Amino acid sequence: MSPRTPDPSPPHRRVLPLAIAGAAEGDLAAYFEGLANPTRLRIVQRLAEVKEARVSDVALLLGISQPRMSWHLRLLRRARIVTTRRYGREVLCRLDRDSIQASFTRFSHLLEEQSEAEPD
Amino acid sequence: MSPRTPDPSPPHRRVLPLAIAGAAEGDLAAYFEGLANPTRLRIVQRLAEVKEARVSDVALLLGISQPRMSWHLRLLRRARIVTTRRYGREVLCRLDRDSIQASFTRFSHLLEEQSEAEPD
DNA sequence: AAGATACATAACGTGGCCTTTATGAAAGAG
DNA sequence: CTCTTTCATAAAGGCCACGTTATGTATCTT
Repeated sequence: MSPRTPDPSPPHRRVLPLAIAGAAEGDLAAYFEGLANPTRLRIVQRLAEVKEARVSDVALLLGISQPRMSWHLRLLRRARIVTTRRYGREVLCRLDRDSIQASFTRFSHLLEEQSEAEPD
Repeated sequence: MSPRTPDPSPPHRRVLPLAIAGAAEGDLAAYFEGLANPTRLRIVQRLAEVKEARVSDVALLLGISQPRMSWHLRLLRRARIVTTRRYGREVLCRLDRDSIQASFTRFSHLLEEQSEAEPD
């Protein structure tokens, strides 16, 4: 399936309005929370090496228990860093590279925003 | 003072060995932890707007208490996202854009690493 | 030196992350 | 239908992040 994300980067030449920028903070915080853990970074690293991997395989390779793997996988899904799909009784997971790229782009825009006029 | 950090990026053409990559995970986790909080992201956003800002100014603008600001500032320094310097009895803080860029580059390399030979 | 200003730190409580052990749900095998 | 496999979820404990209030430290002013 994968209904191809609608608009990765809408064409805007100026900065985002503050309301949208504020909403982006929450999304970005959730995204960074997904990466703010060594175990999850190792999962991400493994999923970067192999295109797609079974949950138990990653857990076995990294030496972590199965519930722990499932826990971190849930956070990674919440952060839109990893997507999963069922294949029979297995669950295959892979990096959501588009979403990762989108989050980085949003963060990059946040870093580039400049106060056009700061009266105070 | 500021004894200028010795070597920001040693010249390497291939991917990092696994041992170093493992060490980089801890660094990256600390870096992402610095960004994994809406309050700190707001601080970062503010410091992106103004080149340099006084601690109390940012705290007042964002409506957070002074110890809370100091707390987050410590985490941001630990993550090498923000640097601070004294100016009289004030403390001015600014983004460490070089370090931020370096961390992103390291994460980008982590995403691009491919298992050269996977006999599985 | 005494007071005011700007930050940092200590102490404390709350909440959530992280982990393990135990249990439940879904899909295939026999 | 029963059993096994694969993964998710619940419950419980440990630990740390996060927040406020109070106090300490450094710098400037008078």
